[in-house]
Amino acid sequence: MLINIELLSMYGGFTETFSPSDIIFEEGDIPEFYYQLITGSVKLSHTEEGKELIQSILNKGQSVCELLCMIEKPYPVSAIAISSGDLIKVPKAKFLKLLSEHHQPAVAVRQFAAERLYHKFILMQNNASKYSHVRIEGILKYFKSLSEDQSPYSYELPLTRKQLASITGLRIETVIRTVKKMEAEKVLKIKNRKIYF
DNA sequence: TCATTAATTTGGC
DNA sequence: GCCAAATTAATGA
Repeated sequence: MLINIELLSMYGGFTETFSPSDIIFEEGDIPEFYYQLITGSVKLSHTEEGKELIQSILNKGQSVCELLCMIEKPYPVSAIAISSGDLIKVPKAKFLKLLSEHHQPAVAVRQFAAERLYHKFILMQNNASKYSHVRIEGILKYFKSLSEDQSPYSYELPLTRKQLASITGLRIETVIRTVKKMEAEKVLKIKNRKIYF
């Protein structure tokens, strides 16, 4: 847990449950709450002309767009549940008060944000590569960095090939063919269509 | 459960 | 790399 649940409750936090494809917030909404996942996972995505661009996936214990609580800007992405689970919501003002009154959570939030930003930089560099396998491996590393288990082949990529294609800017067919090559090179494994890295 | 839709995969150009 | 067609999986009534 990024921040202790009891502490969040003391600052007006309350829990809500969600089911797959439930919308937590939508692109353009004004942030009013700090969200922290208790269980389940959520994707942050932007949709343009029917094409989905997934920016990030958040798992249990992590916060969702916490930085947007600190500036006056609408959400640049939507948050949509990809599993069932529950989360805790804290009104924005109370959340900021919590951070100013408690040192440890403030540090944790900063570290979490820094970590995410770091991986985002690397992701963008890989994605600029002209080699399809570099782009795909970059995504794999990025998504795996968002999860807990870091041992090889243990991470099941929660993306369809179509989503992988839209994130990397590659064609679906290219993704399929490149992923197969990468399997032959033992970079990843495929078990009934799922990618393990 | 069945019907419909979406995703995946292959092959031709 | 692009497009079309066949196969398979996911979704919802």
